[in-house]
Amino acid sequence: MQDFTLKIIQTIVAIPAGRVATYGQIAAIAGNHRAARQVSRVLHTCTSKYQLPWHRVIGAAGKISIPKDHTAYLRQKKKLEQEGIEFGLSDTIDLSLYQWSGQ
DNA sequence: TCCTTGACGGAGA
DNA sequence: ATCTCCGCCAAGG
Repeated sequence: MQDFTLKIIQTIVAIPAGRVATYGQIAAIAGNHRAARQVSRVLHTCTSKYQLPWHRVIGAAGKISIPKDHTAYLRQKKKLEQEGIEFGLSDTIDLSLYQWSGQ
């Protein structure tokens, strides 16, 4: 595995409960602000192996990045609500309220 | 092996 | 507000 991929994993693991982080933010902390796409790949393939808090990663627009017709969409929303995160209209999360400060 | 495809995002137009 | 165009790089075909 690439060193960068490992950093992405470590960054995701560091996200505290009750907070969320965006793909771009994670990529930036891991060292490459342009690798947001790589973050999605890591989540897609390494979640089970590394027990990542995948549900705390959302898009820059403050919305869940999973198609609504996918069952995981609801699972993610519920997990976040259980941690105290509230959803506004059109299932949008207010980043100014819940975004992780980083490090 | 080459090509396409993403749970993405920022900069332009 | 909407729409391309790229960067990044591991999988799957």
